[in-house]
Amino acid sequence: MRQKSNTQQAPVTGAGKVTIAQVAQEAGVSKTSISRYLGGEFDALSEPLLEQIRSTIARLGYQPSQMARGLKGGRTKLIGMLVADILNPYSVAVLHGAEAACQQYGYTLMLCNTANDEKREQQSLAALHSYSVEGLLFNTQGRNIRPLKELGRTAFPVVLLDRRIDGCDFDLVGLDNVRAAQMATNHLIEQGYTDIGLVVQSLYGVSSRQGRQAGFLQAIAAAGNCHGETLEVDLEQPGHVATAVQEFLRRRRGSKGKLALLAGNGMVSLQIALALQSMKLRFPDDLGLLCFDELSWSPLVGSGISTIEQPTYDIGFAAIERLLARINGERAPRREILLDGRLIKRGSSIPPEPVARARKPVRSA
Amino acid sequence: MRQKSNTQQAPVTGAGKVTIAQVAQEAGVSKTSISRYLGGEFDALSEPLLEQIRSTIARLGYQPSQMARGLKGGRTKLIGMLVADILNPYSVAVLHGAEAACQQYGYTLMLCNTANDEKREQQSLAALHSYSVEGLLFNTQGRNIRPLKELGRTAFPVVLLDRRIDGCDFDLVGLDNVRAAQMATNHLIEQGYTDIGLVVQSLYGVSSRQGRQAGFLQAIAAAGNCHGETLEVDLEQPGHVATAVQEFLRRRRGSKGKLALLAGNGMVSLQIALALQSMKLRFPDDLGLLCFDELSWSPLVGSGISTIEQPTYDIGFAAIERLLARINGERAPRREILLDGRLIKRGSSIPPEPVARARKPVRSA
DNA sequence: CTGTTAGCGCTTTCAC
DNA sequence: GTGAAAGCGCTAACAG
Repeated sequence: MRQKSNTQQAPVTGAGKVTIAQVAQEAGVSKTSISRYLGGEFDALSEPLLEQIRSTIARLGYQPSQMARGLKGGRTKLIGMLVADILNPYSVAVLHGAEAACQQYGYTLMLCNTANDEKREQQSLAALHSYSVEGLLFNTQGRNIRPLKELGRTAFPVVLLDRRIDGCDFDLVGLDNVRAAQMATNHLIEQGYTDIGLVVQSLYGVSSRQGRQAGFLQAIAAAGNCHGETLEVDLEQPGHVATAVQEFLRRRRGSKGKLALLAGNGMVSLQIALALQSMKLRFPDDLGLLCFDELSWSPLVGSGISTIEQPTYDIGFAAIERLLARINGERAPRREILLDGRLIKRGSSIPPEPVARARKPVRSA
Repeated sequence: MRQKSNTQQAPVTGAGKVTIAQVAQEAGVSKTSISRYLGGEFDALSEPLLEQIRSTIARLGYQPSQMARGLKGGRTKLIGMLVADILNPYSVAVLHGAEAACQQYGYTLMLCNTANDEKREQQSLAALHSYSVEGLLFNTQGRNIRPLKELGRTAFPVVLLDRRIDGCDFDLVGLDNVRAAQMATNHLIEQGYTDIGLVVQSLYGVSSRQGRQAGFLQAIAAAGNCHGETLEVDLEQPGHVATAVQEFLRRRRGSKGKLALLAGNGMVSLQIALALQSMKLRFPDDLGLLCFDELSWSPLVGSGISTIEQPTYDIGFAAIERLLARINGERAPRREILLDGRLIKRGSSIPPEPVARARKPVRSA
């Protein structure tokens, strides 16, 4: 015979706060036993007790409060994620994988967008800390390392996304930027481009951009007879990309070579595409183009934009797995997981046949 | 003289768990006073005490644990957000505004991506509940209303994004879909388009899509001599959009009118653009095009795609504000905040001058 | 104004 | 195997 009106149908959303005490009482056992059950210590309970608890929990629709659980043991099952810019498609794509992993492993994500702002970064860090997140996924500007270093000292679990941070020996998950940039550059060179401009945002303190530059320059050097230069652009400054491209074109006017641009990331790609459009320049006719980051619209513009696709979902997923390893006590030295990019060839990096230039090119078998 | 090595520099990340008890002891006051200070009850404390507390907190770098605070009063300062599809740019854009608002009001977001999956939706709901979020931002499929209704009964604060849900009287923040669709349709009609296809995903249970359809049909009807039809497409099914468009074209072949497509949202837009490209159709030459949702690449494709821009940031921000009002006890009846869209005219909806049709058009002064 | 005393819901020794 | 009791860090009556 049920007492009260406790005929609740196991509400998913646990409307009426059922507590462990009530379950214990209803089941006629101690809170401790319930707690053990929740903690998965099944072989510490007798079969009948187990069954009794199971059914009572189901009947009452009991859902333990993670807050309370976390208070004692610190296992909050919470992971904090700091994103440098939530408007950046890369960040969102990684977030996608991270969130999926969290869900799979029973964790919940607390998300903060730092909007590339130091102050907000600190505040967010503090906020996440105040909820006792068990670990942190960090994708942010490389500057203002102070608070990060502190975390490092505490051996608090942190995994860096995309960008290394000097002086912090946290795990890192991201793209193998050097290889990817080499691959990209080599592709352009193979297509006959000889004068290539790498367009990137400020290199200062951002290891991933530096890696891409390194790979780019290496590939240029290895090719021997190519010219490569880095165009550092400021996306905040309207028209800066257009100016930079224009100057690049002017500078290389003397060269007999074929010109191409390599965009350092998705946001740069967009600005380049916009700039070229406003300058009435078309690719690949006027200029070759290859962009880091595959975007939904990459196939759409002109004859399609060639890209280096990052395995963003995997990066996010792997980052969470790395973090969980640390959370679960892994003490191994710092590790970097560098995933490979994939070259997607489209029209923008395939130069048009030289219109009226005598003999047919010999196919190299 | 400081005792111990308590010379910590107010660590942002509060490495060494300082508790309220320690602060109280250090400051020589009771925990209650500290608690009052934290709660902002400043006029309940004397000036000297206030100062004493302030400095001690600063010196120790104390940061209260939200978990513990929430345990007692239920004020966890946590808001849960359920997103139907984190890969949908609309969702992310709204998330952007919501996150900003949270940060501004001292709340933290717990994010769950339901990936349009009922099971994940329920699990996420349960997870968020177990952390005692104070309220929920809900953007999801309209089906599976059961658990939602339950929440409604509890008067638990929930704000719906974009889509109404039958039988739940939650506040809603979103676009004024009817007006926006009217505006869109009227624009096409003004530009001389007479045969318009509204391309949308399944209308079933999704109020926002139904609203857009309603506005569309109204505008068509009001125009008098226009034809409008709804093309329901399934984005999961590859090539379905292309087929639908093709059939529309075939069906209207007899018509003397000018044809246009109105895309129901950003994801549909992308698929339409892709489909048209693969069918070698160009806009506005072969077909006019106007799309819901302004996307980063809207200006880029062809002569630019005309769009209806949603104030996504504002929607997210307003949704949080609505939610906070409820959280803070507002009891007013259900409210809908419908924001206006903005028409951005680009090439895709401006038909080319009829090529060789006699007399120059008279400029209307 | 300030402090004392109970808890919030759960985990965790430590006995039985 | 099982449970009683003592907290986790904080807030909220209730006194003074």
